[in-house]
Order: sequence, then structure tokens, then C-alpha cells
Amino acid sequence: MPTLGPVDYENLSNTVYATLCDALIQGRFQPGDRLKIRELAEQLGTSVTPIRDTILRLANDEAIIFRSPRDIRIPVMSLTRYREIRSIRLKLEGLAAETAAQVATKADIEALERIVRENEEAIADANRLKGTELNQAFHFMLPQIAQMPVLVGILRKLWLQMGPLIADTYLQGGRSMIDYHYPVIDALKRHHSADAAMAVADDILLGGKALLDRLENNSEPPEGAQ
Amino acid sequence: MPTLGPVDYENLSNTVYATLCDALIQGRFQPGDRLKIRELAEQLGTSVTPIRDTILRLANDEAIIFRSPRDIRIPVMSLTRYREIRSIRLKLEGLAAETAAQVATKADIEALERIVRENEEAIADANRLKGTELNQAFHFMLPQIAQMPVLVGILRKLWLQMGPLIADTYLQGGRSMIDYHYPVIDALKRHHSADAAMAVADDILLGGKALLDRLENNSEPPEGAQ
DNA sequence: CCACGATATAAGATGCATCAAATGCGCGTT
DNA sequence: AACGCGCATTTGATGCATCTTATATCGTGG
Repeated sequence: MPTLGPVDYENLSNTVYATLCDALIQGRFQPGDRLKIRELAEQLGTSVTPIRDTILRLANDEAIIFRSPRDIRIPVMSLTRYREIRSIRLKLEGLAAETAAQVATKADIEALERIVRENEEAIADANRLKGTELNQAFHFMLPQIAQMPVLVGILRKLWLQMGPLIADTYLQGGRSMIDYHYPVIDALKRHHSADAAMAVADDILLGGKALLDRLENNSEPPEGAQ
Repeated sequence: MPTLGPVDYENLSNTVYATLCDALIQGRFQPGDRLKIRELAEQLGTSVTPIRDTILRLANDEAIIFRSPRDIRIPVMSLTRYREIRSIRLKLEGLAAETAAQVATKADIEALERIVRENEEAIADANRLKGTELNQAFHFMLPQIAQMPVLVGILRKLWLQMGPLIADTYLQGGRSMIDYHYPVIDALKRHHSADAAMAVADDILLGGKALLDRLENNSEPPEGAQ
């Protein structure tokens, strides 16, 4: 990813950060889980320092919280917080889609189509992990096509916060996660900004309905913990 | 302030982070300046650890960059990057204004008016520091009124990136920085979401024109500025 | 039997020593 | 005199020891 470019040096801290981000997005942590620096250090085979660096960065991203000075946890997403994030995503991913529609090249479209195709396969195989990754890849492709690196950074922060929730709910979403991606691609092909923004809005609102349902029914997650 | 609540513990790292954020926003650092951990540690009277924590967090916010593994600098804002940030702010602060217009109480309006009044005084006194702080306070009051803490976090990240630029340009903006705040307050009084969003857009576009001018004219700032 | 408190343990904060690498300066050579 | 190579210094990375404090548990008293 040349867009991330200068941020990523190959030091341990950044590696650990990337690892924990992946773990978060893959749903390896459940909301409410407690994190212990020394424990993670042992698991990842490093000293506590890179872990501490990462924890601090993730806390800055609000992907984890310090419930008390010694109690580091994966936050539980509240309904109001999810709705706020959804409002923000509607604006931001809408902007990305609008801009992308204006500048998308043949190659960009093909990249999107490839992602969706692979996503279909992942769903057919009931591969939750690959499905969530490809869904995310699709959403991040738009600001990348739009050449908006700042936007990518902001969305990364939002997705980190939603990570545990999404990974936990994805399977229940079924095909609704991907059906709304096709109109997005179609709008981009036609270079129609308004349609692109609307299609993304549909995806966020309708495709994300399973997330909202889950939060509204506000229940205890089944222990599929991994 | 229950809105900031859980983030802020009174440990050294967070104090240093707050201090450096302030310094950034107050324009105490110039774009291109190099930061040295040990140097900052000596200036702030701490060990290197809390400084390192802070540097890492600020790098995560993209408020500072690692040009090379040992070369930590305040980034120079490019014209395209500023335009991207402006697009994002239009959407996000627009959203904040829309929402705030729907829920603003008498007390909220009064708080906004107080900020603007103080800002007038600061301008009259040619107090750049107080002026930039109050301008920022006004902009952050909207998402706070709207009760959107996630949005506050995102905007904080954006303002951190703009900090050195704004502080550097504020005086040239003159009254244009504040003139557009009055229509915002007016729209909030009338609980008119669309007008509020439009007023904020005017403020960002017109009030921020000085920033854009500066970037357009200074396409090639000699970094050996001495 | 319950409640309060003290103590022990655990876990993050802080400081610091060491390591590795990048940069800059100086010397030597052409 | 200019360019290039090498060494010294600077500086962030990493690991670790210690310190502080929060929490939990156990014991004692009411």
C-alpha cells in the first residue's frame, strides 16, 4: 500500500500495531475483553514496550479503552455510538464514493470487481474471516480510488472501533453485506457521483442492518470466542 | 465533562500529550521542524518514555511524521491535502451543525455567544493565541452540542494536522475568521439544520480562504527558513 | 452472618541502560 | 579544491527493573 507510505517503518512497534489491528478487525477480541500488556507480550514474543506503544495508539484510536488506570478493555459498542458512527460513515464514505466516481479508471473498476468476486466466493464458502476482510477492502478501495489518504486514516479509525462488532455479526448478515456493492460499481462505471453516494448509503444502511438489529436486541453475544 | 470522560487519566503520558497538542495548535512548532525525544524530555522535565508515547500517538494522528526512522518532523501541509481536509470538514462539521441545530438548548446558544464575544475581544486585542483557541473552541462546541463524541475525536485529529498552518495564518485572516460564526448561531437559534450546515460551510470555505491563499502562493517554501 | 479493612498480588507507569543505525563531519586522495 | 569514504556522535528502538496503585481476598469484629 503506497498510500500509507511514510508511516510504516518495519519496526517492532508498527508490526505489533498492525497485528493487533488485524486481530481486532478479525474479531479475535470480544467486546468487554480485558487486555494485559505482559500477557500480549508473551503471546507475541516481544517485550512489553512495543505492546505498550500499540495499546496507547489503539486507545488513541478509541479502539480500546482504559476503564481504569489498570483495566484495559475492548469497549462495548453502544447503540447511540453505532448510530453516530453510521452517520459519519454516510457522510465520509459518501464523499469518497462521489469523488471516486469522478476519477475512477478502468483498472480501479476492475479492482473493485475482483474484490466483489472474491467476496462472493468467500460467502459461498461461509468463510467469515475472508468475507469481513474483503468487505472492508471494498470500502477502503473507494477513498483510495478517490486519492484521499486523510479519509483513509479516519475510516481506519472508525473501522477499528467497529471491528469486534462487525466480525461478530457478519455471518448473520448473509448476502446483504455484498448485494449493495454492485450498484456502487455500476455508478462508478457511469461516473455518476450522486448515484455512487446513494449506493454507498444503501450499503451502509441496509447492508449494516444486521449490526443495528444486534445492538437493538442488545443481547449477550453467543460464545463463539476465538 | 462527561463527554471526554474515560479518555483522560492524570498520568504523565496524557499530560505530555495534551501539552504537545496545545503546542501544535498554538503554532509553537513550524512545519518542517524536527522533534527530538530527549530534547523534549528535558524541556518538559520528564524521562523519554512519556515523550515517546506522545510522539507515537501524534504520529498515529498524522500530526507529525517519521521522515526516516530517526527523523521526526512536523509535516508540511500540501495544497491537495488541505483541500482534502477541507472537503472532509465540510461534511463532518456540516453534520455536527445539522444535528446541533436540532438539539441545541438555550444554554448551548449562550455558550456559543460567549465564545464569539470573547473572540471579538481577542481580535480587538490582536491576541493571536487567544483568537485561534476561541475559534477552535467554537468549532468544537458544535459536535459537543450535537452530542457526537466520535465526531469530536475525528475533528481533533484533523485540527491537529492543521494546527501549525492555522496558527501561522490566523492573523492574516483578520475578521473573516469570526464573521461567519454569527449566521451559525442564528441558524441554531432557529433550529434550522440546513441553514446551520450552510453557515458552517461558509465559515470553512470563506473564513478559511486565507489558509488556502497561503498554500497556493507558497507552493515552494524554502525549508531552510532561518 | 455480614461488613469493613488490611494486606498481598497483579499490572500499568516511569525511568533508564543498551543497541543499532542514520547522519554529519573530517580527513585523505585525486 | 572537490568528492568520497569512514568514524564518531546522535537518536530512536527495545528491553527491563522498579514503583505505585487498584483490586481481590481473607480475616476479624460487630
